[in-house]
Amino acid sequence: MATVSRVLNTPNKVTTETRIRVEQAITDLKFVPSAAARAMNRGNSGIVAALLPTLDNAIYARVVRGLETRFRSDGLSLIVAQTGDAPDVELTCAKKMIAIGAEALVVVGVTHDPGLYELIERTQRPVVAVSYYDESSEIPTIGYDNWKAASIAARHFADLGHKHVGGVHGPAESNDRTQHRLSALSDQDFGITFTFVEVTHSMAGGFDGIGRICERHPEVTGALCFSDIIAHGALHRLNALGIDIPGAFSVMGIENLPGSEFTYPQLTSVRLSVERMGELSADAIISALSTETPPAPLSLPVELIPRGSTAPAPSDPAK
Amino acid sequence: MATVSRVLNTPNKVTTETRIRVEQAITDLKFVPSAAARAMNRGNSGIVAALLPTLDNAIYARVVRGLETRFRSDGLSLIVAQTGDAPDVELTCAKKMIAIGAEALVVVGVTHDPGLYELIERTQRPVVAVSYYDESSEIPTIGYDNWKAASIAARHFADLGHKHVGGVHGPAESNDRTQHRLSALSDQDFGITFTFVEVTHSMAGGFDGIGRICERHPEVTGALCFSDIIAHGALHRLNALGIDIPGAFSVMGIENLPGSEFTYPQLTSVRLSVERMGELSADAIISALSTETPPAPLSLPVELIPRGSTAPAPSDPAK
DNA sequence: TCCCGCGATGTAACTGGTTACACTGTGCAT
DNA sequence: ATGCACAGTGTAACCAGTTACATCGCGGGA
Repeated sequence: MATVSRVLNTPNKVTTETRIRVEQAITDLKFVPSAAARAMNRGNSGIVAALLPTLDNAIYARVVRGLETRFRSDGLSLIVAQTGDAPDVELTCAKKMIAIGAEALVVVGVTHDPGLYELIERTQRPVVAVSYYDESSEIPTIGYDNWKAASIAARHFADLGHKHVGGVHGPAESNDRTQHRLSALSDQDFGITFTFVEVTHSMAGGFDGIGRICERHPEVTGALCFSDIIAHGALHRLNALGIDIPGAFSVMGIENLPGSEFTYPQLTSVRLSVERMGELSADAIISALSTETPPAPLSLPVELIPRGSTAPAPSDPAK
Repeated sequence: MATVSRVLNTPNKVTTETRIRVEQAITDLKFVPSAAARAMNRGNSGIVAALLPTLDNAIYARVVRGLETRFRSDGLSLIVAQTGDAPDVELTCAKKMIAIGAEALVVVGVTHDPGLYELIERTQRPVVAVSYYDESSEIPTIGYDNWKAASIAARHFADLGHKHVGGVHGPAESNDRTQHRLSALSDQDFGITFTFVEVTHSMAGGFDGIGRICERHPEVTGALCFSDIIAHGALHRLNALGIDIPGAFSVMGIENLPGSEFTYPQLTSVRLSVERMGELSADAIISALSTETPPAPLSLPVELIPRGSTAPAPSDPAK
């Protein structure tokens, strides 16, 4: 038994002959070591959990990609759960993840069930909140400043002389990222009148939202879509309506999806280094697990990526 | 100790008074039960692993969505790993997943390292291969018939009178799904001359691929994109080039992404029910785990979804 | 009043690896 | 030739729960 363990873990401490004998026995008996037993005396499971609203949204798929890549190279594995942006579901998932042996947690944003904060406090697991940056938050955040991202986008429209802009955003309830972006637009004076519509976070949402805006608000000369995928839907709809982008109507997104460079016209967006966020979060958790100190908050840059879908507001608002 | 265990697992076997006392102690001492110890005598970890080429690709993100949703409602958790379509990486990941305690595996396609087949045989874990259907495969497949999907798409072009069609596909190496689709087009006679270009699986790929085809093969009147995201890129490029879709050029995809209903023009595609595939795979694994019998192969329907991006070939091939 | 039965709780064996420790045997130095 | 160090292997304790079994105390029936 001890020798078997040695063969599997420290093969150089065993004679070649006995090692071969043991390996033969292992294959003959189809011996599969119990992960639970190993985890038990090692004291660590090597599992980290990510609690995400959904995987439908490319942004979270990209985060997972970044997380998993980094964790894998460090020998950790990633468990994913979808919470649907529902704090109670998230709490339930978090409890299960910890019951399963998750050593650390990745959550999205800082709006959570109070029970989640208690759970984190009680179990003393390192936690990182992504997609949000607030250095004063109770749990360390590694993300971009949503307020700033929205501000940059609004400033871009203002600089181009737009006075009436549509804001097409995803569900705001229980979503502090969206709320933060919304407040950036209402709290500041950009010299722009915003018309907001809430849609599903999808191309369908953008398609639908832009349609509603164009129909009811002919004075609007541009659409600030809170995410690129919504902007993609908007672009398609406007193309279908035969509206000249950016001549007659400007569109921009926030996120800068890799595909946004290949739309027609190419989409102006605000870059949110999402994969990098995933990687940095993974790094932060890895170091938190080894040093036993909580991760440090980290702010990622947000940057305007001007492309062909935005232009100065048409001088004559004759639609 | 035993009483603590009872409080946590069978609270009704304990007096209310002692239960409250124990619960108080648990919170006071910040007691967190060891997942490993529990897993050890329970004998099961409640973890299933999914080995996917990447999460960048919406199709796998959708599969994960389907899997996770179903597993969660059954108390199982999903570990994900990205293999980059590299069989050796996949094998390494699979070993680690099993070492971590994965009770079952979900893989993509049937082209794997021989070592993976050995591992599966040796460890006797239920396995399902998705995105592929071949009832004679060594491991049970739950997926769509890629050959048929490509054939339906080609038949659609043939029915519309196209004689020269571009085939824009993702990487074919180590990707039996792409290979299967390619062979469907070369093995049968649709009365169509295909011009294939291999691109990255992305909007950029479609954008680039369609550009190369239009430049070098002016006789081509349509593009069969092997996945919708590639088709989206192609649509944008053709819109940018001012080419009339579907009047002068037809485009279709395979997958039928939710967003494909909202492109301009709306994308003709072949529906592959990907979420359903994820759910059914999860169901199959759940039942395999409880009945101890290997999952049964399952073929999912593929169906032409004709929309606005395809039309009869222009009578005069004057580009 | 005594005994039986039952529910609540404590005890200890068990899960399956890991590893400290004990033990055996070989090779080298004295 | 004897002693010692050291490499290789076996033994047993240990990780932290679960659960079968033993024990205890109480209430009801004879």
